[in-house]
Amino acid sequence: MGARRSGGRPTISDVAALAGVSVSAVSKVVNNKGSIAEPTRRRVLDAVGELQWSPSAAAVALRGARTRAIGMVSRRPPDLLTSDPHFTVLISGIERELAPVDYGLLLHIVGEQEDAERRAYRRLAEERRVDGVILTESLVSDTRFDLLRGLGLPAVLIGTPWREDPVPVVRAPHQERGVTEAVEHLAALGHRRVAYVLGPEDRVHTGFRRRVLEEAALRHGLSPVLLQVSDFTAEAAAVATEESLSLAGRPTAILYANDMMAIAGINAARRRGLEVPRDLSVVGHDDLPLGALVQPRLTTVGQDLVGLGRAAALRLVAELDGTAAEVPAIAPPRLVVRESTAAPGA
Amino acid sequence: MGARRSGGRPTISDVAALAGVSVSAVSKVVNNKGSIAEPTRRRVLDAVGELQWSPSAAAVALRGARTRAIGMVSRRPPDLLTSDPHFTVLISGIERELAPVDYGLLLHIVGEQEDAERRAYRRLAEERRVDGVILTESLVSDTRFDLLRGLGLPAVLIGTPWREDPVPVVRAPHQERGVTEAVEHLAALGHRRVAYVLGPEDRVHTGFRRRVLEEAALRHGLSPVLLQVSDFTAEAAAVATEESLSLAGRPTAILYANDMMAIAGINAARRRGLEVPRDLSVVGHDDLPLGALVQPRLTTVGQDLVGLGRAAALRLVAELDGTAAEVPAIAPPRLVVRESTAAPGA
DNA sequence: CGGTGTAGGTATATCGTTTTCCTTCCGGGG
DNA sequence: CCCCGGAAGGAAAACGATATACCTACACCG
Repeated sequence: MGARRSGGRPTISDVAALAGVSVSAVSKVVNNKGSIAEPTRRRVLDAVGELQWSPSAAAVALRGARTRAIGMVSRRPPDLLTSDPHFTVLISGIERELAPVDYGLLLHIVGEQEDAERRAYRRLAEERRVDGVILTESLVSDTRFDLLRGLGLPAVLIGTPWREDPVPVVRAPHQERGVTEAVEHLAALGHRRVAYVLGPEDRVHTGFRRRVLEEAALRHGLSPVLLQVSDFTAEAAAVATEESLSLAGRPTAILYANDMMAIAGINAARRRGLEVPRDLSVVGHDDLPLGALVQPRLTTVGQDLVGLGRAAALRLVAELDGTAAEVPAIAPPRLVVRESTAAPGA
Repeated sequence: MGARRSGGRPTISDVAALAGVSVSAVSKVVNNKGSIAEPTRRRVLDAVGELQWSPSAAAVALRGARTRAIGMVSRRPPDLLTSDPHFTVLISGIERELAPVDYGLLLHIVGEQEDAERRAYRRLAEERRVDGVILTESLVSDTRFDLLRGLGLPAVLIGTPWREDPVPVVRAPHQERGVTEAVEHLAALGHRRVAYVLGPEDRVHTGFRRRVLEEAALRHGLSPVLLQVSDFTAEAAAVATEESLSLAGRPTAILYANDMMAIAGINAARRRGLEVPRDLSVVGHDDLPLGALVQPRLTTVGQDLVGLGRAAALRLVAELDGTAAEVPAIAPPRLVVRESTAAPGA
């Protein structure tokens, strides 16, 4: 008691005064550096407890040490965030690991212009707001890796990079398995003409899935796969569906790049008088909780998004703290069969 | 050129040196304080541009000034985040306003224990990580207001506070309109027994909606409303639905506290062999994009979540920057009639 | 017995800004 | 001619924590 200024929060000097030692002693105790005798240590720790002191993030950051925050910059238009929960699920996984180790997550949603994104990263780095970033939505010819290297900002990518791993990457094992299983499933049901509504072409995973799909289709003797490219919106998915269905020799099954698109597709089919799965089989992607609730319950390629988020967070924190990462296993993508697929013309 | 240390990012002294003035002059120029002659001002600004200098967030924060970040703490279990997009939509609205004024959003998702939440707010404030916070999920006997006042952390609440406005509040005008319209709609269709699957009782809005609902029911001569209380999960909604439907004199319509619950309810009804809307009318709440995609398309009480998020962000930023807030109008809740409601026994 | 560790601390420079005085300089009123 | 006041800008003290350099005992060793 005593010397402490009444006003704001306690500082390290208040702690030192209360414990009857110097501020350096306090610093050493709380950071486990130098050597401090046990009784002194105790007194300091008691004082810390009594004053409820915690170091000022600003001061620590200024001193050049860690900020204990990691950043994420998203370039989607804000309203797309709301319709595709993919991103949210990822964040949920990330937070699950960040919270216990007292890291914060600083979110920046910028418009679609690339330079806004670059500015965001630059500020994050230069103003030392975060210690590192997590990257998602890997793009073909993604320029973020170079930018971040230039800024000296550690990063982890969730997904597949467009070229040799420029930063640590977390991704599920057996990437191809989910889509492959979906094709097998459809082939086994007796489908021959299958369409795929892909996401935007600049996504690395779009190309990846296309290849996997083509190979699997070939292997199972499916007739040439129809490909439609669109953005991630429900509207685009509906349009692509309409187009597929009005083709001569229309497909009896369609795979979609995510669950929301699949649901939009089911609706589009319905508007044309087609019943799912009777007249058309539909397969989604991601296995969001939602898929189990709609009618018909959605057959979909499950992805361990939470696991990916967790792994990315752990990986990054380990790198920042210089500890070894023990990353939990990420489940490989698997087909979840529900009710939106059936034998054609059944 | 010249005096600048080659290493890291430029500091204010580098700028000063380049412009041939003192650091204080630079500070004054960039913050529009003191008085600096026009030619000097120019030189400084040029130097800033040339060096691409921006002030270190850490140093500014340490100095006691702003951090240019606002915080949000959510106490939901991380996986609930993923199933109910409500929160995400709000965030999207918030970011829409934050991004243009270069504020960041620091997210903390803590477990369900109350003390974890308190710790999170405390750290946010004491470590000066954020300048203010946005509160959602207003609870009965919410202790956060006192906590935040104690911490001196500015806050804005989205929703209705449990007692006299303790902090600035943003909420939609004509709060009661949506639910009232829903009841009117059902009454007009000829429904007499209507159930409501409420959210948790500790939510302020649960009580509010209950009152509005009872009044409206009374006004339209509906028979006593059946109330079921549950948490926000799809499972809980399914269970509540089952219970309602197995009552003697089962309801012909059910209102739900949110869209995901409504969809789960539709499914539960279906499992009992009831068709929506033929055998049961269902009304959701929030009008998430999803509702327009499911089958049957969901009749729901629309809420301007994005508007609420935007308004909250603007309000808080205005308060922090000491400027006047020109908050855009928030749309009142309105009933959106789609296909999940119909006359009973039709 | 002098030298040399070493445990246990303390004093202090430093990080990059902002802000509060100061110091000049210059014009004008008395 | 003297003094006053405002404009323009500089010097230096914070802000809070950390790391380094630096003391002081005391023990141990040859």
